[in-house]
Amino acid sequence: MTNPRYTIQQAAEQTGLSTHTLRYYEDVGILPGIQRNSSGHRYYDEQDLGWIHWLKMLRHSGMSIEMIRDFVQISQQGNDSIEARCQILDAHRQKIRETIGELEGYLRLLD
Amino acid sequence: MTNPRYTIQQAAEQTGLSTHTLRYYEDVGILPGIQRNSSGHRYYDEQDLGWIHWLKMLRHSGMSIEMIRDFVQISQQGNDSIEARCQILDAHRQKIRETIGELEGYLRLLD
DNA sequence: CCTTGACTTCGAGTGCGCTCTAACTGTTAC
DNA sequence: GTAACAGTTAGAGCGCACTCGAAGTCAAGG
Repeated sequence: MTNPRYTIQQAAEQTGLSTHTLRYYEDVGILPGIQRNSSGHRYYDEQDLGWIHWLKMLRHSGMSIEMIRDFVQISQQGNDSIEARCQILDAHRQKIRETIGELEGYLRLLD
Repeated sequence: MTNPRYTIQQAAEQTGLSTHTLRYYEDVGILPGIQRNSSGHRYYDEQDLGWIHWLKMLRHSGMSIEMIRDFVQISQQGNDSIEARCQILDAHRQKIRETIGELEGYLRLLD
């Protein structure tokens, strides 16, 4: 069974974030469940990297750290929270659509 | 000839910016040429309000204060600068288009 | 043993774009 | 004259999202 582990350095390379940012994301609660080895060093598995890519996407699309933190906290409350999670994502989708609409309006103005 | 003048308070109401922000925009050089009356108070004419609306649009669409300042400085260098101005606006349009593209990609991912 | 290097924490610093405060001035109404 | 009020400046403060630095720990290599 293939179960690769990555150091923070490697995780940084894989995801394009800095090690600083990876630790920061963990500190502020949007990157939970990162394991440690016997000497306290973090290691990241494929699932973690997957979530980090989602994180990048959410941040890049304008979701604030705070909103992501809410989402993460809700997600940790088991399957009952699926509806609430969907609501957050729906709201975010809606926000993105609005932003696209505004930007398209500005584009027309700029012509 | 109708040539209305507005106080900073009125300009703030007309444009939806705060008086603080209007002064700040002037300080950082993206809102030049605001006139003063005999006691040093600013007054804004229709042209100023027009530019403020453009400013709002440019900021809202992601142009940085610094880029707007460059644009303003170039604009003050007479008609020779029209090409340079167009270049900046074109670049900004292009950036908006890219942003829209990215956001649309994220929307698809979120489905 | 000692150096090297990657990691750790904690707290401070940075950059952007405002936003607010303090101290002051000038005009108007009473 | 004086109080109220709208304006002025310079500079400090804020919120966000990082970003960096100092000081320390730990494992491996020479």
